[in-house]
Amino acid sequence: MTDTAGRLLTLLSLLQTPREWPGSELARRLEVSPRTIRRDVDRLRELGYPVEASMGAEGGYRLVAGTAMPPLLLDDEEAVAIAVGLRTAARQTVAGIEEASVRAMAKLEQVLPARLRRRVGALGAATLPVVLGADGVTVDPEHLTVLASAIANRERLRFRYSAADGAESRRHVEPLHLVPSGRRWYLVAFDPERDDWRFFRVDRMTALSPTGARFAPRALPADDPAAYLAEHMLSRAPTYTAVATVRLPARDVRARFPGVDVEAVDERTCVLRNFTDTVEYLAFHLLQLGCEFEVHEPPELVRHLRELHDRIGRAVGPG
Amino acid sequence: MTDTAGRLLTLLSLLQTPREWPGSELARRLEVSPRTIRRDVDRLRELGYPVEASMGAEGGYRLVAGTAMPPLLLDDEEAVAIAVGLRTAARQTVAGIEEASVRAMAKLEQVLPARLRRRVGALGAATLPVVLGADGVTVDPEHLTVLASAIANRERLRFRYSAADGAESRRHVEPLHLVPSGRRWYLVAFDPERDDWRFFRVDRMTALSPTGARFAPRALPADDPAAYLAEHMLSRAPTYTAVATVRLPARDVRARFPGVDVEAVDERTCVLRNFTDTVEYLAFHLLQLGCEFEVHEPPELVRHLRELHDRIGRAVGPG
DNA sequence: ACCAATGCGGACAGGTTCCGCCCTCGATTC
DNA sequence: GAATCGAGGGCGGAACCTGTCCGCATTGGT
Repeated sequence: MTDTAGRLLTLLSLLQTPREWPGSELARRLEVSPRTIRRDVDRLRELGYPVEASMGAEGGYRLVAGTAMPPLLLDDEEAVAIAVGLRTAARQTVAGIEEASVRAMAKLEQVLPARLRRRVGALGAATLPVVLGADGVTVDPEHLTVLASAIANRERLRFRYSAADGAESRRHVEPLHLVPSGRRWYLVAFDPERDDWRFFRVDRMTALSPTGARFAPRALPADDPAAYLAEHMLSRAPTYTAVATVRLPARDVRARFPGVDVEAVDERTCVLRNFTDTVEYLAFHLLQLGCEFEVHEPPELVRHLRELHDRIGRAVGPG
Repeated sequence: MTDTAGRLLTLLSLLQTPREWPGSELARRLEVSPRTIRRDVDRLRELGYPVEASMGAEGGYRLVAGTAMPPLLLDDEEAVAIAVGLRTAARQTVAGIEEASVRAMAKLEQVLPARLRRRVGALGAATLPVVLGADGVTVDPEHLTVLASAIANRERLRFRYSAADGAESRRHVEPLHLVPSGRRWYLVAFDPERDDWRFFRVDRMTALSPTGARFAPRALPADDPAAYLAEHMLSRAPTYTAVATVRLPARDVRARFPGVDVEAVDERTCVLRNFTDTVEYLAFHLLQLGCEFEVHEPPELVRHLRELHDRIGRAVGPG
């Protein structure tokens, strides 16, 4: 049995290579008869993984897209590449798939062999984080996976927390949800010592340690954790909407910034409305266009650009 | 058999969730007796996937890191998250794992169900590419996967190419290698019409289509494709080394830019040597530090910063 | 037009394996 | 101490797997 099942997995991994495999070669590799290979292929098809076969000489088998994801069989390097990719993606927080990213990271971390984990750590450290926030704080992807595990496993969690006012405290809570908000992450947890629900900014948590003790999850006094968070946050990060005139055809701007509100003024000019939580990010986008522009809103952005202007002036000296 | 193998896969997918599963629940879910679950767990262990069990009440099974990667069983959202992560990572070209990233992308794309592919496409488009090159060209991740497949499958490839001098041509080549070089990608291929090896910049290729026709791979007249490319490139993209003095402790700079050569001058100042292929990238890094700095080299960077200075000045008007 | 290489699938026989049901033992938590 | 959970041995009957036949369809090259 371990024989057959193992062989099926090996077969899947071979067929996932983007090439065609003749049955004879598969038989040689797996050390069974070609007839068994045909049967194995049938089995895979029965399991819902569509194996396509091309007839004739030069024919062979290969796995194609079906209706469900087959198990991914990765070699070491591919696994590292995926882990690094998820980390960088988690740092930038691609809208709409934050939770899924973290789940995938947690899943991968759980089974990633130690030697690969070291490589991921090294590569992740060597990668420049694109920090565009005023505070320059980024969430540690490692923390996210620890939190996701604790939540899924219903384990109590200890950590140290530095509140916004600088007060340090030790906490021992029952974590329930991880909520992304802009480029930040919040943990929604019940704090038994204070007998109430609390929110914690993940980047302010340190010395995380799941205690291993289980708890029965309590019901949140709201349906949607994100809505509950929004409702109870005393101070939310301010957001800005930039309004700027850009000397570039609207079409070009749309192509480079999908998702940004662009309104054409004439053939070569358009008005751009962008929305984010840091002026640094907005300034970066405008500069990145590489064309003349004019900022109307908000005053914070104008101030930030002036500061950049002056700083560059001091950096390169008088022209 | 499909029964047993399928059950093993389901079991693996359950155990990959970051939580513990009591055997009784697994038995209920998989509709077999607890004894069979124990045997299945043994089988997984025999296959090299370390399943850990905690004894006693509240006990259960869970998959832990072993020496080899187990097959990853992803739900739809996780698969999308990984695909998006790989795309963004491929665009930024994390040093050392470029090929592995592309391989993983090709593997995933090959089996990604159509409905998920659409979601990946939509999300990928909505994600702002961090374009920091002078030309603003980024490689289309889709192209990379097509090329990787064609290479692995030894399929001939048709495409249109815009050479550096602007000349358009149609090509029909035998692709052999994909070589990353800085943030660019090159295809090393044999061109039968010209009876010689050629290099193509991937971002200049359009209308890619694998023809399906096979070819017997020829031997490259060199051991290392990357070395061969470097040797034969007539015009390589120029690279720059920035030398700048930064008003920030060396320790802080190192923490934020691992991999960059930083030399402390005094407690609050350091000299930074950074190396890239575009001045835009260098300028961005320096500005991102958010502190006073002074640029010594190269003149191109100084020129670029002056231009930024003037452009910002025109954008926000006189202070 | 023919041949070679490939995939497809039925039948059969022998050996293997799997599954559920018993049982006991050890560890852990309440 | 009781309850819960994992570990593992043994048994019998049923199911399954594998290899070896076989003939057939499809494709590409000579």
